[in-house]
Amino acid sequence: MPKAQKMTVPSSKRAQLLKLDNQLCFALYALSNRITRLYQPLLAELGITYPQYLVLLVLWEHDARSVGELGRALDLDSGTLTPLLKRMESNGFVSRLRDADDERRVVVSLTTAGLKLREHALEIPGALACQIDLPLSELSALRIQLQHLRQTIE
Amino acid sequence: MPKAQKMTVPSSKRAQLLKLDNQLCFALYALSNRITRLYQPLLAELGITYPQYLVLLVLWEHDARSVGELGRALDLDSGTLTPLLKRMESNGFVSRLRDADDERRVVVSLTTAGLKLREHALEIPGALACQIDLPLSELSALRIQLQHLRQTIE
DNA sequence: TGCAATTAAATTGTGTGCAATATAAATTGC
DNA sequence: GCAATTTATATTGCACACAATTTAATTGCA
Repeated sequence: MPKAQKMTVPSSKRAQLLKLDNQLCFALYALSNRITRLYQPLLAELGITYPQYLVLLVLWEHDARSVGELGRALDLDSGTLTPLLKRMESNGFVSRLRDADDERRVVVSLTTAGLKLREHALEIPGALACQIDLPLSELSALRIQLQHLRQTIE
Repeated sequence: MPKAQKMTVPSSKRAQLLKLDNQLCFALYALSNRITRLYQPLLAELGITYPQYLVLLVLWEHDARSVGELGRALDLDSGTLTPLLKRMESNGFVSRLRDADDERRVVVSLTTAGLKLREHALEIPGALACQIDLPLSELSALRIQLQHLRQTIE
């Protein structure tokens, strides 16, 4: 046995790790982009984008959330959310109001139109599932793995 | 047995499917964003962004690729790649030259500086792995599942 | 009470993503 | 051979993402 050395990965191994096909990050990035593109035509019918759809998913579960609460739910910052929410407001799907109890906060609420969108949106998960040829049980297992991995990174 | 009806998912079930926590797409989106943020400080030291890093991964494996070949490798279109490659060119990491055999094509090649970056980049996969507290075997299995799912969507 | 530290959003600036369109070179059909 | 089609890249316009900074409101605590 050779004497113990500093723990390093040999450079041949490190070179393997730089290959695109070995990158978990790229597998995530490419699949995420692709799935967003799958949603796009369905969401365009509703007049919303994919990140806007995510905001609606949160609000349909709990209406009247602050920008910060939305940001924590979606892991997005105010630099992304503020202009996005302003677009949703000007399109008539949400209202943005200062919280009277804490004037720093802006509370985002569904309008009637925003609530109404939910009925049409109920068709979306099914329409998406049709385009993904994998058993639902596998998709669910994959989702849980991804959620778990994200938690370990926090 | 009730008479066969049109195959539809009951609306209570559809409502479940609209919850954020049940969305595979969001699990992908949020994890992909988060991992990109993990890379950002490491890549900033090299003077590149995450998508630029992906371009370099391709070129380090096969130098001198056309814009179209890069786009197929990374699943990105010319609207994304053209300005990104121009930034990489002006930062001195790649050259962009019309292919003499086919004047429609633009061949992207590594400069000396672009090739040199690879040495520093060899440290990156290891640095990332340290921030993700999961066995490499699991990460590898996850990557393969994601690659497979992307193929089924093509 | 008073004011420094913290918190919540907004703003600024840069860099993606992508649909739609434009431009130009190569290929195909006749 | 050459017009019509196809292919490769670029451009335009819009909507994210996010780091860094700014502004304003609240909290903590001496």
